[in-house]
Amino acid sequence: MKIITRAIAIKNLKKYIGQDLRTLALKYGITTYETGKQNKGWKGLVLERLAGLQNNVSKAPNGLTYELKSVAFHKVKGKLVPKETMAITMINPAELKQHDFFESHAWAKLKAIVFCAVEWNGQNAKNAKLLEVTSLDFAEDDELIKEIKADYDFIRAKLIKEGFDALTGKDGKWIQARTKGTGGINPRTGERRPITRAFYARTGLVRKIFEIAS
DNA sequence: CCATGATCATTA
DNA sequence: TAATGATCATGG
Repeated sequence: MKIITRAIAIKNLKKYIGQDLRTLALKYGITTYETGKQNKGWKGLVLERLAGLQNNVSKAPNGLTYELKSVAFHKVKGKLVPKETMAITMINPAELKQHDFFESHAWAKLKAIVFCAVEWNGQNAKNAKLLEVTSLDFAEDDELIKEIKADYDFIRAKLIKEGFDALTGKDGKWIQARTKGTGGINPRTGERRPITRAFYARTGLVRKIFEIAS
């Protein structure tokens, strides 16, 4: 098990800029959508492989101290803009109540992040060209971080005051608490699965991060 | 079974 | 088109 530092991960990823991730997914044996099913996470899995990481799906930063993320971009009048939000991490209501922003998983992931811009070409994402790889370190006194912390605090206060069910994706200027979970019906019990949420970075934040990093 | 990867579907 | 909420395949 080799240790992949952030610098190495970036270096590894940069070799693949301009290439189609679908082709690479096939090479690594990662299911995309061609089995007739939809694996929405395949791009992320491919990128983790390309970076040299061994672990596929686990909690916490998938690297050593950094987090690898991909964001879908699409072109509007020749300009590249983030198309969608980006999942940061799951919300654990109990932890959210107890932890301050700088103790949270969200911050741990955000502060040392490696971004991969991936081109998005419509539904079913047949093409997925790797556009750019960049990394960013946040400082605790960045203006942006202060605002993000304010969002976190707002969501946290709402959770404490009104409960988990009161949370909504509308809250937050830079980050939001969107629903995220397995979804559907539990086949064993026939019950609806419980609603879970995760922190998401809004497109504006994604954009900002790219500005800062470049 | 559940968190993680992130996109898809729906509505305004 | 943008924003929110819902959903799916995967692997430990």
